[in-house]
This record gives sequence, C-alpha cells and structure tokens, in this order.
Amino acid sequence: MPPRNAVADRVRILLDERALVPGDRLPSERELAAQLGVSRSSLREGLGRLADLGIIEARRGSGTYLAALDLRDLTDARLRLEPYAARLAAERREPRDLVRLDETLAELRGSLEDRAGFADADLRLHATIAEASRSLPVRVLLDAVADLLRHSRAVTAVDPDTRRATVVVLERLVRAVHAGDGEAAEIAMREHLGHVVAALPREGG
Amino acid sequence: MPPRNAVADRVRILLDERALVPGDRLPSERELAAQLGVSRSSLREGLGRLADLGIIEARRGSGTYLAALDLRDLTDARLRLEPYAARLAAERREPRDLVRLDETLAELRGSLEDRAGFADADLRLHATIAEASRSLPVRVLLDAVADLLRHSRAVTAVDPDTRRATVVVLERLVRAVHAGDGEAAEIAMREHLGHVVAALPREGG
DNA sequence: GACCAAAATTGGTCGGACCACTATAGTTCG
DNA sequence: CGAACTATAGTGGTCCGACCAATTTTGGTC
Repeated sequence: MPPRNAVADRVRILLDERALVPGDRLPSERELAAQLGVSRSSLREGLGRLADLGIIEARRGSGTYLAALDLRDLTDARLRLEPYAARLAAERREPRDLVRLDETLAELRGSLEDRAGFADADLRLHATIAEASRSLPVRVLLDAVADLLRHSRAVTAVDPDTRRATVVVLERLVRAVHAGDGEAAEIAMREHLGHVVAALPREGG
Repeated sequence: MPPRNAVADRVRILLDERALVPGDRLPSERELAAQLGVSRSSLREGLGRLADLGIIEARRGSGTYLAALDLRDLTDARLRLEPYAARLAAERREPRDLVRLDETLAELRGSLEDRAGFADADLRLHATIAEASRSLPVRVLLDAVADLLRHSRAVTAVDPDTRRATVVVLERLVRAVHAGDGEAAEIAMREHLGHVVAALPREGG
C-alpha cells in the first residue's frame, strides 16, 4: 500500500464533521494545525496530499477551499478500473490475500446493521483487492479513488436489505478470487459497482 | 489540472539522468536538497508526492530507494482508463480544448524526427484529453499515470515510421473529439494504446 | 460613493533543531 | 580469531519560528 499520511486522514475527518460543502473555505493553515495539535509543516504535508487529489484547492493570500466532486464520475472511473483490479487479484493473489479477504467478508456480514462499520469494511475489501492485484499502478490509482471516496458518506447503502444484497455479490467476488477465476471476479466486481451506481442520489431531473 | 510540484519534477529528471535502476538508493534528503538548491522542507514535499505514487520508498534510518514499475501493468491500467477519458472528452469538450488538441497534434506532426519532443507532445495530448473530460477523478488518476510514465523513456516508439502510424491514430482520435463522437474517440484511444502495448519490450520469454 | 494606500491575513519557502531508527565501525570478551 | 556488544555517525520524520509573496480587508481621502 502506498504510504499514508495520518494528518491527511484527520483533516478529512474534520472536514466531514463540519459538513463543509464544495466552495467552503477551510480554516487557515495555522489555525488548522493548532486544532489538530500538529505543526504547520506536518499539516501542510497532509494538505498537499489532498491538494494532489484535487480535493482541496489552495489560493495564496486567500485561503484553502473545498473542491467539488461528482460522485457519478467517480463511480464511472471505478467501473473502469476495479473490475480489472479484481481480475488481476484473482490471477495473482497469494495466501495472505485470501485470508484478509475472508476476514473482511466476515466483518461485512457482521456489520449489516452498522452502516458506518459496513462502509469501513467495504473500503477495506476494495483495498485488499487492489493489494492482491500486485500491480503498482492499480494500487496507486485505487488508493487515490479510496481517498476521494472517503469524502462522501453517501456511497453506502442506507437500508440493511441493500447491504445484504451487496454482501451476496461480494461473496461471489471473493469466491472467484479464491478460485483464481479472473473472468468471474471481473464480472462480480462490475455487478457490485453497478449496484453502487444504482444507489447514487439522482441529480438534475 | 491538479497542482504540480516543481521539485518533484526536478527530482524525476535527476533520477533519470543518473540512470538509477529499481532498488538503487537515492542521495540523502539533505544532499538532494543541496544539489537542487532548495530547502529540505520543499524537497520533502516533492519526495512525498513521488512516495504517494509508489515511485520511491523511504526507509527511516536507512535511506530512500527507487521502486520497481512494471510497464505492462501500467499500460493495462491506461487501457482501462484512457478510452473512457476519451469518450468523456468527446462528450464534454469545450472550444479551448479543441484548440489545444489541434495545437498538440501539429507539434506531433512536427516532431516525427525528434523522439524526445514527440514523447513530450504525446504526453501533452493525453493531458489535454484528461482535462477535456471535465471529470476530477479522471484528471487525478491520469495525472498520476503521467507521473508514472515519466519514469520510463522506453514508452515511445523508437523509429519514425511507428511514430507516423501513431499520429494517424491520434488524428482520428482528435477528429472524433471534434465531432463529439464518444464511441469513436474511445475506440481510437484503445487502438492507440494497443500500439503502445505492442511496442513494449519483451520480457521473461 | 469611488478610489487609493496601508495593514492584516493567508499560503509558500526556508533554515535549523531535535527525535526515532538503522547501519556501520570499533571494542570487548570468550 | 570470531562473535557479541557498544558507541557513533547517518538517515528519514517532526517540529518550530521566521520571512517572503500574494490577496483581502480596512481605513482614509477626495
């Protein structure tokens, strides 16, 4: 997994807590650093990561602002990348990947009534698939996708029934990875993301 | 376009000049900063970007090392993403995108005998497509791809004839974007990348 | 109200200090 | 002589305070 910046994650959480919307201005770097209890240097390292991802935009002399993100575009991009990652994972996975996948699947089954926990386990499953693909580009790109996703709590199914359906598809995906069946894994992932698209909030009519 | 770090680019060039191979150790941060004439803080900002991309790996107490990159994996990932970007570009492009595409195409035609210049213009064309897609995820992801690509001079056709063939396909791509024909743009991009795959150096057999 | 200059605020860069960890060279001991 | 241990120097990671550059706000002037 690419290196992760703890400060970036904390900033993410903070933005989420304050329910900032695109265009909103973040607190100044000095203030944010104070609030998080880290130095401005470390904070800037985290902000830089978010800026590289296009999540925030810094304007010298003015401030740092939250950028807009179209969930449909993000899901469409995932729809192109992740089925490929699933195929690679099925073809290249190693024993430790299968163990992690099984564990994560168990967590998913145990979090059917816990939306946040379910979303968390879902992210972890996707990360494991990326890891198992043994492809640096895939890992880097899907890591960026995950970072973008973390900014939208709206991507997880609201009702438990939908979550149950999700688990069924993911079970099929994991089974395919176990079996080394790249084709089946790719199809399962595509179906899974198709459900994500369907659950997306409507827009513009 | 996502913010870019000038220091990261200079480090990239420096690594390229010294012909470092995966596993090689980079100079220490203090030394590298001195060589580039920037502060260690700024250098670290650039290195952080490269580390996020998985291009380098820092080991505390030991040093920073160049990671390995499988060009085939990278091209396969592009093959999934870029045709989609081309489709979006055809559907969403604005007049200024078309102007830039035409300019870049002209540069390509003029650099048939200049391998480095050709590679440069090629990268710019792909960046313009990403920009024209008007999709933040696509721009972020393809920007990362471009960063990974910049580490491999081996991706450009060696002989002028192949470059000529490349231009023909890219002309078709640009024409499709002009016409707003997403399907044709996607197909053209796929064909273009197919040629890239075919030109990849053989391995392991 | 319009315009302009000064001041405050903000992101960007810098240099230095210290910490945590590693690798290496010396030293000691069996 | 070799192995185990111990300084020691070197490395990336974090922090701090200062200054620079650009912008925004403020206050005055007409």
